[in-house]
Amino acid sequence: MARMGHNSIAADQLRSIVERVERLEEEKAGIACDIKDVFAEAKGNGYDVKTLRMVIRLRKISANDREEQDHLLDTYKQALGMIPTFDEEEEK
Amino acid sequence: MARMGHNSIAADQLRSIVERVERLEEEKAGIACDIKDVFAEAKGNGYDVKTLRMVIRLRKISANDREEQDHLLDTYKQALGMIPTFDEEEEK
Amino acid sequence: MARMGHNSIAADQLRSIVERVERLEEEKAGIACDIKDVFAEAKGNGYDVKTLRMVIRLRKISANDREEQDHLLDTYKQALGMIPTFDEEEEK
Amino acid sequence: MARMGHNSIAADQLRSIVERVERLEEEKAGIACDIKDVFAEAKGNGYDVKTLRMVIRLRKISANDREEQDHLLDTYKQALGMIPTFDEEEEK
DNA sequence: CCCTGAGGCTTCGTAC
DNA sequence: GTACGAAGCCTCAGGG
Repeated sequence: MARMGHNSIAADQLRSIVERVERLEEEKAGIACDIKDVFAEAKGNGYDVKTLRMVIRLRKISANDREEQDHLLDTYKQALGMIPTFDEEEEK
Repeated sequence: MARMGHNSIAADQLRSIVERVERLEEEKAGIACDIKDVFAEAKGNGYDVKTLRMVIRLRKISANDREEQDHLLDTYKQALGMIPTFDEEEEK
Repeated sequence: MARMGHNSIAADQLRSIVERVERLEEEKAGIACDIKDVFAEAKGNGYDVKTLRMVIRLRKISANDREEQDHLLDTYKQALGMIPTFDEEEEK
Repeated sequence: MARMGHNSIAADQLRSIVERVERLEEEKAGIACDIKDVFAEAKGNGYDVKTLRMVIRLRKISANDREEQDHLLDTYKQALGMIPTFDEEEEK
C-alpha cells in the first residue's frame, strides 16, 4: 500500500506536469488567436496586414539591437570598472 | 488641437494596433517561458523531458485526429449532396 | 584555359544547380497545366469540376489518414519504450 | 442493359479522369522531391540554400518582367499596326 | 550543428 | 471580377 501511495503521488505529479503544460499551451494558442483577431480588425480598417507585420518585426529587431547595445555597453563598463550602482541608474 | 485631424487619428489607430500586437506577443513569449519552467522543474524531479514532450504530443495528436475524422465526415456529406446522377446530367 | 581554375568550376557548379532547379520547376508548372487541362476536358464532358476536386481530395485525405495512423502507432511504440517505470526511477 | 452500358462508360470516364489527375499530382510531388534533393546536394557542397532560393526567385522575377516588357511591346506594336510576321521574327 | 515543428507568405479556389 | 478563405511551400527559431 505504501508503494501504491508512492506511485499515486508520482502519478499525480506527472498528471500535474502534463496538465499544467497543456493549460499553458491552450493559453498560448488563445493569445495567437487574439493576435490574429487584431490583424483581422486592422485589415477591416483598411490596413495592409503584411506591412503591419513587417513594421512590428522591424521594431522588434530594433529593440533587440538596443538590448545588444546596452549589453555591449555594460560589458565595456565592467571591463573599465565603471559598473554603475542602481542609485546611479536612478539618477538618469 | 482640432487641426490635428484625420492623420493623428489614423496614427493613433496604427499605434494602437501595433502596441496591442506587441503586448500580446510579449504575453505569448511569457507563457512559452512558463512552459519551459515547468519542464525544467519536472527535470529537477527526475522526469525525462523528451518523454514528457512526447506524451503531451501524443495526447494532442489524438485530439486532432478526432477533429479530422469529424471534418472528413462533413466533407463526405457535402460531396454526397453535390454529386449529380448521370440521369440528371442527361436531362440538360 | 588551365588558369580558369577553381572559380570557374564553382561557377559551373552554381550554374548547374540553378538550372537544374529551374528546369524542374518548369516541369512542375507543366504538370500543373496538364492537371488543369484534364479538368477542362472533364468539364467539357459535363462533369462538375468542383465535385471532381472534392472526390480526389477525399481519396487523398483517406490515404493520408491511413499513413498518419501508422505514424501515430510508431510514435506510441517509441514513447512506450522510453517511459521509465517508477521503480526504475527509484533505483537511481 | 443499354443503360448499364452507358453508365459503365461514364464510370470508366470518371475513373479515368480521377486517376489521370492523381497520377499527375504524384508526378508533381515527385518533382518537388527532386528539387528538394538538388538543394540538399547543394547544401552538402557548401552552398547556402536560402541564398540559392533567392537567386532563383530573382531570376524568375526578371524573366517575368521581361515577358511583361515583351507583352507591352507587342501591345504597342499592335496599336501601331506593326505586328511582325513570323518570317520577320526569324530574321532577328 | 542538424532537425523538427511552429509561423508567415503565396497562390489557388470559391462565393458574392 | 473582386475579395475572402483555405492549402501548400518556405522560413526561421528552439531543442536534441
